[in-house]
Amino acid sequence: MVVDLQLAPKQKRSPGEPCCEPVAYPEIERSQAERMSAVAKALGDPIRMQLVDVLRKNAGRVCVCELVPLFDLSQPTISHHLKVLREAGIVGSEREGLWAYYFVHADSLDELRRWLA
Amino acid sequence: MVVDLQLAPKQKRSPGEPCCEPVAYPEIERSQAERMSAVAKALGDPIRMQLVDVLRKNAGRVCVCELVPLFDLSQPTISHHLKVLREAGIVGSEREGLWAYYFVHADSLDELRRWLA
DNA sequence: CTCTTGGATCGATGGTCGTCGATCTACAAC
DNA sequence: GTTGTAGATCGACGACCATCGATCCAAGAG
Repeated sequence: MVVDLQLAPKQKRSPGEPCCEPVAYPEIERSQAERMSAVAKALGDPIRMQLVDVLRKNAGRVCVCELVPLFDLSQPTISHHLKVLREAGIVGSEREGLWAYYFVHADSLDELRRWLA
Repeated sequence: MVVDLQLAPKQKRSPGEPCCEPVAYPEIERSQAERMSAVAKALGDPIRMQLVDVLRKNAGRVCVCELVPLFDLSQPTISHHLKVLREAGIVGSEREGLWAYYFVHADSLDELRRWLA
């Protein structure tokens, strides 16, 4: 992912014939694409998708100890997926004694939602 | 991704104290999570995000020869990204003589959009 | 026919990802 | 103190991914 994402058209039509109408893009902002694709990437795993769904359906926060047994995966793996979601800004966590609780950051999905609408 | 995605809770609370209210999930359908995460995964790359955005903003179809010069990437790489989008069902393509045109499959994003809403 | 051009495909390469067992860190109970 | 437990982190392994140059395949043009 070390690519220079310049979006300016680089060359006009080749010598050939008109393949297309003189379509009129430049388009989306590159930084917006990067933010939204980062969120989409975090959601791009079925386990993480289900984790977010559980957290969303349980409006409050949910204890990790309730999350782990929902899947046929080891505890470190679930912890890893939660970390990915946390680093994407989709969820947040708070510790409380022995337990850790996760919750969805409500606004984290807004930009993607708007783009999809 | 060779994981058994059973969502039935596997064990009840451990001997300890109540960490959480007796929360009430099972949740989302596993097959739905797999479909939606597949779409999200395809969108989880900034190049593909921008490709879809261009195609969406240009309601009709767009020639590949217009797509390639928008990015600082080789033609095979763009072709690869378009293939990923095609296999995710997000875009379709039609050849016409020398040129190939891509367009967004309108309904492909519906399920994800609804889940996000 | 040959030449050229738009795109797809192939093969290789370096990087990233999902998974696990083992370990570590807090904290709570005894 | 010691023991037990919830969760995060580490290290390793195999699988997958983004990228490129080279090649291949059609289809027009001459």
